[in-house]
Amino acid sequence: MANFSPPANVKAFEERLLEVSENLPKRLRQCADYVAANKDRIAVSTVAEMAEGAGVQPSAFMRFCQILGFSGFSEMQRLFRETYVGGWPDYSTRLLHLREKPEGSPSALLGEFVEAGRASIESLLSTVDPVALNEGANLLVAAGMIHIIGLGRSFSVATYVAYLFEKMEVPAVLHTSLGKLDNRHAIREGDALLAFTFAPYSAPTLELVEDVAARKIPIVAVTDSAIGPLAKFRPTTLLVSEIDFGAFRSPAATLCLATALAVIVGTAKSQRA
Amino acid sequence: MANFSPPANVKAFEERLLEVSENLPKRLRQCADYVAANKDRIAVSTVAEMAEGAGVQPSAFMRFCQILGFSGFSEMQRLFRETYVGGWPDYSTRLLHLREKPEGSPSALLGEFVEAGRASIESLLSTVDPVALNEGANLLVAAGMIHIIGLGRSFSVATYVAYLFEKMEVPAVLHTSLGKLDNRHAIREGDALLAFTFAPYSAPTLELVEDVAARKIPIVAVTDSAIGPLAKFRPTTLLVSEIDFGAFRSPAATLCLATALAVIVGTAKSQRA
DNA sequence: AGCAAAATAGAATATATGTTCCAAATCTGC
DNA sequence: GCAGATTTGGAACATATATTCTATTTTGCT
Repeated sequence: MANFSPPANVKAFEERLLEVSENLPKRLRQCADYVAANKDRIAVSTVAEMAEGAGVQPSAFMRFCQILGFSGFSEMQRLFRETYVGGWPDYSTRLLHLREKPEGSPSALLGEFVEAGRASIESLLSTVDPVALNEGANLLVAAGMIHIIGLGRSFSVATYVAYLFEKMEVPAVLHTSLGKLDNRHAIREGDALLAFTFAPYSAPTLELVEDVAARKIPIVAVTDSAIGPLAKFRPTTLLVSEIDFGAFRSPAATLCLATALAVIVGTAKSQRA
Repeated sequence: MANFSPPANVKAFEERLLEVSENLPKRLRQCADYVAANKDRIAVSTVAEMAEGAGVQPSAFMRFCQILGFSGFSEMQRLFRETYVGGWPDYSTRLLHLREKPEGSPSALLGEFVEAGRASIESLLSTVDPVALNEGANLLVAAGMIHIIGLGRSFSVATYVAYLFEKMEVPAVLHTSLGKLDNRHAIREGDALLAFTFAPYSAPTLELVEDVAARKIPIVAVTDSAIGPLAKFRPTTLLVSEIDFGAFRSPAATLCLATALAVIVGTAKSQRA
């Protein structure tokens, strides 16, 4: 009856839909029309809802799915749910895969990190709120001096941002707690703080943020959770979710975001001058 | 126990999440964290999937929904299903979209960096020689102490590798030339040097490599050219080509490679012990 | 118009999924 | 270190949802 291989992606799905919809009986054509106009609903609706939308019985919609090559509605829905959540479909299973054979060849391991990095970076586009990015950039552009903090895992990102600002001649200092000195009094009115912190959030960073927040100095936070310990200070928040690989994650996405932010600020500053 | 009016929109949901997440027991906090980082999944996942993602039992996730003010998961899911119909994070089209937007808008710029980062990372698989990766890893595993150097643009990567080695309890030191001190005599027989350097190659790094090479200490180099200034010392070379965007590049790919290398070495060392 | 084939509606059934409950484990204040 | 309160895991239960089946209607053909 139906073609036996179900479409593997949305593109194939659309082709099949087009190909099939030429000569279809009345009710099934209604299904095709409704689906074509409401592809985005497939992921979040039940058969009953789709059928009602198309003005047919659930059973008719069912047959429609089968004609498209799926075993049923569930299989069709799975396709859309997976593409909806984007680049990282069941990453946890792959992770398990590695745990089972920790002696994977080095290049296989590299491959895993490549995959994790790629997915993390792509997810930036959905986790970073464009409005917040804009706002954060403006705060930093307006600042007399940008103070950068990031310790532990975030230290490398902080150093890179400091490097970029220096190259672009943007006044910025990197706060390290080298020698347990925190130069919190170097942060003055008119400055801004750019903080990087991820779980487990390092205490000195949190303390500095708290201190600075109390003085009403603007804070831009790059972090991994909207409800993390920074949240109560209501900073401008840029969210990153790094995909971990085993216990490890490379801060590739964070770095990517940080670079973009630095360049945005740098070019804006130079245009103001 | 729970607030009785369920959040009516995503904004209210986020506020409630924040408000509630202050003092939450362990499992419920896991739920909060996972939800905060994966709001988009709520619409298309089952409780079981969400619970697994958060690393808790379905029943725990259930209670979490109720604490948020919903009658259960279904009611919470309904909120997201209704609001997310239409929005579709199809990354490739979204990227195109960003490109079309007026140039220089912050999120367009982020889009560019995302694209550059993704491409750089993917290219790793072809630029990094698996044999060299293996060899490099072996050299570092065999070393008594790993000395890490990377200055300027490479400093952030060097710090991250140092961080990872420390976490994995692998003996390693980061050479910073802080205060113009180069601790070259700390590098002794049986040790190895891991050097990161990219054009323009910083002088102190080259000097250190030269000194170390003369003493026949093994060197693993992560760099951008097989014929760069390091080539004459015949180190084990791992090649990275970062795609630049304008005058800027994020070292996302280098970081990815460095992380993979560190993890390979770390796991191999722990298995030997 | 009359017959065979295809299509459909609706009920019946199977399955997946959400939800609740309670005993066991853990935490907290004394 | 104990008693009470809180939190948790897992199984039992309820419900929603997908899927199939069959009698009935519609369609297409001669």
